[in-house]
Amino acid sequence: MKNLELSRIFEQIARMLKIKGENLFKIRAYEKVALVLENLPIDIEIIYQQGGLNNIPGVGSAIAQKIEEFLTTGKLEYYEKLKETIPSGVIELLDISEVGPKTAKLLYEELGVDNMEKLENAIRQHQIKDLPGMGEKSETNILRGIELYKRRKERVLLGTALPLAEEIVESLHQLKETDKISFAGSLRRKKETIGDIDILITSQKPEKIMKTFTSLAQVREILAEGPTKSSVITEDDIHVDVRVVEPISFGAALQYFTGSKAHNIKLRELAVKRGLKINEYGVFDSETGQRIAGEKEEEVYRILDLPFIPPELREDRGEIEAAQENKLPRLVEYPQIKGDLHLHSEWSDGVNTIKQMAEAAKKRGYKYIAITDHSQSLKFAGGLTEERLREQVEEIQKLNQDLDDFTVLSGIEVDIKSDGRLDFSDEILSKLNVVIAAIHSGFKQESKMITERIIKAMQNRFVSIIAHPTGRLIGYRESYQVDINEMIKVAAETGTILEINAHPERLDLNDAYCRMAKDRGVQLAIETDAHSIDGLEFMNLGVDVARRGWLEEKDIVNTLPLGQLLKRLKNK
DNA sequence: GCCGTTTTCGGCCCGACTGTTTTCAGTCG
Repeated sequence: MKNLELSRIFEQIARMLKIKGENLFKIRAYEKVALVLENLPIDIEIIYQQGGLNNIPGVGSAIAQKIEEFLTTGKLEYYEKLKETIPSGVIELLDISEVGPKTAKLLYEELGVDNMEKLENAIRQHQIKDLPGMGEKSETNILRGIELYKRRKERVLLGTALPLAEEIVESLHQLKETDKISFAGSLRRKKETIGDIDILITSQKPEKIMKTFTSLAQVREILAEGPTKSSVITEDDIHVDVRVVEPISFGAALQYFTGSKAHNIKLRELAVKRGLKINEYGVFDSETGQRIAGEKEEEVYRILDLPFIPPELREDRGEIEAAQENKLPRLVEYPQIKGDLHLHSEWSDGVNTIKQMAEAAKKRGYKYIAITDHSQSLKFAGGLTEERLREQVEEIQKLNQDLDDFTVLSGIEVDIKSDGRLDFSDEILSKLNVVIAAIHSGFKQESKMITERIIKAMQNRFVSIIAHPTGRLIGYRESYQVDINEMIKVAAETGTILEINAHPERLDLNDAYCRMAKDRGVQLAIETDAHSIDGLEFMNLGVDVARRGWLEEKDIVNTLPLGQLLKRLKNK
């Protein structure tokens, strides 16, 4: 799938055009198409083959031609030419806060600065302050920007940021000076990785709020502290902003700071057509300037005749159009989850007993779990032999007799070996309630081979679920080269369920692929792959991914009551 | 470069802050 690759190229083109001082709207056109492609739930090559490039919003004749050129030749002449005129180091300068396109251009043309190191040297030698429009302050600010850039880690995992944000919100919520409080931004949209944490508050005494915030135990460094906005860096290098807003503007501010940018732009375009103006303070009549809404977030949408759009959908992936037609999905919710179907125990590489896992799951309100330990080939993970697996099935049967209103299902996470064979015979697989197949080796195989392995597994009538279907580890390991379109197609044909692995580093399938799967009638299972009772708690992250993927209760098999679930697993 | 129940040409989302300026350009979210 070339969607992301093309998105990056158009993003780079936009950045280069900025430095060249090109027409701002032309730049915006490239930025927009980069965003659209990043979020496109369909393979661009398929759209191209069907002649539908021009139906993609933001794609006109010029960009359609460029997409075609790239897809057919693997190259884009326009992009290559641009790269010759601007060194890549100059483009990277834009990643420094305080340095925008104008400054980057100035630095490059006047001082020959074409990378971060040269910029640092130029500042140390005080060459910057004499440039037009620059001064002493500019030097210290850019230097600080460079330091922040160096320290800035990759984006933070949702699973890391979410608990931290909840802690901070809880601490501030306890103050009697706090009225309303909520986090916003990509965290509220539950993106799989987060840039920084944004928190919004209403209060009569902002000073007290800010004082408490900047003195929290988690804070390592204060970047700014004012009455309406404070910024800190936490001990684990996460950037947190707190803003205090007027109660009358809280809803508008929440809407505004939750984004995404693309969603907000589209919303404001709608507003303009109705003679309205939306900003972070409220919704106003463009003519009279009169305030029409802003206290509640729902109002902002209602004014535009839209139902409330859940934050997880606000990516301009068609949610506004769906809202206009009253066709928003009823997103799956955590309480609808009735069990976890991918769990490990001490029988393989888990740390808890089956009984402990069952009790912890019951406490969470589940009705069932499946124990799916590793199979024999995975020696390093204590994979079960056929004999051990039979013993485990017996133990689970006994355990079930002692459990009240709760059922443990027997299962296996059977390894798909490098040659595509499964690690157990059909004979033993047929004895289990839940067979999950997964790849744990041969990650680097070429696309055709690894895709065929997975397809072969899906064609086995005893395999119900494919675990972590793309194998990626966010920030550590790319997906294996599986042909996602082919995988989803065969999943639909064979009735195989695809997993949303809820582990914070996996979140696999991701949101976009979930939606592709749903659109082609494939069902999913949200599973934690927990190796201990603590691991069960990641279920909510999996639900977040499902929601971002537009999934509803009916799309998720582990929302089914036990009887129906067992039927579904058998009916392949 | 895209787009159209005001338009195939002339628009294109909004506001705050900062630092360098004598009225505003650049950057950011």
